[in-house]
This record gives sequence, structure tokens and C-alpha cells, in this order.
Amino acid sequence: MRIMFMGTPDFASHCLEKLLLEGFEVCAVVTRSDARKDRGQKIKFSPVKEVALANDLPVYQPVNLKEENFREILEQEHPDLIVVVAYGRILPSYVLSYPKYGCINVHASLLPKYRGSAPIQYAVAMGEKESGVTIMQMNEGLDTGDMLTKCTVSITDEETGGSLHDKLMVAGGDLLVDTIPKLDTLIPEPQKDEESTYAPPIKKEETLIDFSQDAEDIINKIRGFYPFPGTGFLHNEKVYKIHKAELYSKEDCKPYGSVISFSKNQLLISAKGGVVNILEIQPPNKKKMSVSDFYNGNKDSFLK
RNA sequence: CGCGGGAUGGAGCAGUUUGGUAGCUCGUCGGGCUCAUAACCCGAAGGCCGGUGGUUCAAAUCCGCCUCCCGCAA
Repeated sequence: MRIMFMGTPDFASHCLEKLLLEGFEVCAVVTRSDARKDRGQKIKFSPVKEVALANDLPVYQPVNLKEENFREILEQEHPDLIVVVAYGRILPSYVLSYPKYGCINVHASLLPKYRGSAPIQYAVAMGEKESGVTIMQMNEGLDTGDMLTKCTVSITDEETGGSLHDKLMVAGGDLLVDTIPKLDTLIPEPQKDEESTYAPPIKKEETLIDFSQDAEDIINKIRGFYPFPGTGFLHNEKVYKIHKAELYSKEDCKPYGSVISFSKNQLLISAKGGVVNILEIQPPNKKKMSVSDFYNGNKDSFLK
């Protein structure tokens, strides 16, 4: 079976590696166009492209799938199945219907929960106790296709978006190589739209902590958004990033957002229904550090 | 050449504008106090101030180049 793989970030590159490792016939790889990123505007290949190049696979980076030029690529590679993992674009219907087995997608949530582009972060941020991976038969909607297989992983109290990402990446790769051989016999299960939730792309404003919100929700958001896109708070007109925090107490101290205590062991900030203790912080232009390190060199300037 | 910030004993910072004995808060080691301690008191070790070239009687500090790190924007 000729498989075309479409994807972009780490999560996808792991799935691609898994397919290759298990001996599936990957005939071509499609990934997003190279972008100038970071300081110095260096051109960076996507993780998926790196894996494809390392395995001498043909790589396609169409700018727009809606343009019919992608059909030529399909006809040239004539895949029997397209596997899509975090590719980042909606596929037009002519692509969806081209392969014999259609297009299947590996999605990092238990659908129909957390459809959309940030399912991992939101699952943790919403305080879920479990999440998982769902593989679906794609249709033209956003993560609305009929479900084929899924697997569940638990979310611990210490879970972060990053740690859950790693768990789901492994689970997703395993589930994928397990699912493909069964495509002929699996019975697609429609999603119940009324139970669906949406995990949209995270906006910049959402990463700034609003201490007038519920303290437990704040802790969950800090966990869920770590390490990407991260969270922070505004102090003296500067953004301090928060890497790790815990719920210190459930006292409701007003005004919300005020620094209750700053010592070599803790940085307490009041929020609605509780006090947040920041454990790891990153001052502007500095590296991430523990609150005790931060206290040693910044206690005067921070509180002035 | 996208914009900006930074590199100082093990950690986090000050000192750089106005060149001239390297300082703070911790940590570490030794000693003391204490039922005890992450607490307190006394003492000690540990830095060619990112690298390199230059200016100067003299450079952490001024000038050139390099390396690495961080944030923003994408």
C-alpha cells in the first residue's frame, strides 16, 4: 500500500518515523513550506522534512492545496492512503477522495472533545484527568471525521502540555501502525457533534495570566501551556514568564494579582479563590530560573 | 544582514555613563549556638570579569571583530 504522509511538527515526524520503522511503504511526504524563523531569520526545515530527507523520500511543499497543481502530484505518486498528522491545513475534497482508502488523521485528543489545533494544551488547561489519541477518517470539516480507533492516556496532577505531548506522540505512533493494517475491517464511528468541544489556536493575549480568574484554573493553564506557548504575567510593565506554579492555599485575598510574599522560597500572588505560588520564573531577557535564584539577585528591583 | 537584551567566583545579580584595590544575596567548606533546624553567629576557600585584537602609564569599564545565550516579531 502506497502511503503519502502529510505533517509538519515533532508530533508528526515521530509518526512518520514509526511508519518507516515498521516497514510501511511511504511513497511521498508533504509538509509546510520552509519558513524563516527565530533570530537572524534562519530558514528552518520542519521536523517532518528532516525525517523525509534523512530517508530519501520525495518531499512536496505546496503553498496552496486548493490549486490544482497538487492533483498532478497525487497522480504522480498515486497513494492508496494519505496519513495526515498535524499538517496544519484543511484538505480540499479532491484530495480527500483521491486515495483508495481516503485520508486518515491522527488527532491528539479523545474526539469529539478538543477538535482543533491545540488539543493537548487545552486538555491539561481544562483540568482533564485523561486524554488520548483518535484516528479518524477525514472529511471536509475540522476534525469531524468518523472515528476509527482511539487510545486513552491518563493526565497526572503534574502533567504539562509538554509531557502530555510526549506521551500522546508515542501513543499516536503506536496507534497509527496498529490501525493501518485494519482499515479494511474497521467500522467508522460517527462523532457526536453535540458532545464536541473546540481547542482553537492559542492567542497571544491568552498567555498572559489574569489573576482575577480562578486560582485552580490559572494553575491548570500554566501547566497546559508549558512549555509552548508558555504563560506569563505583567509586572512593572514587563512580562515575566511562568514555567511552574502550584496552588499555595485557597484563601481569597484581594486585590487579585498583588504580590503577597516574595522570599527565597516562594513568590505568592493572590488570585480569585486561592493563592498562586510561582516556583519557576523567567524575567525579561533572562533564562528560566527557580524562584530562589530569582530572589537572590532581584528581590530589591522586583518589589520596588 | 528582521528588532532589541545579555555573558562578572557553583547560582542569581550590582559595578561599565564619569577607566585606577572585584561587591551584594545565596550556595559550598570549617567552627559555634541549639533538643533540633531549611534558623542564627563567627571564619575560610573559590573570579586571568565569554573569546580575541586595539587605545592607555593603567581596561570588567573605551573602540573593532568573533562565539554563545535570551526575548520579540514571524
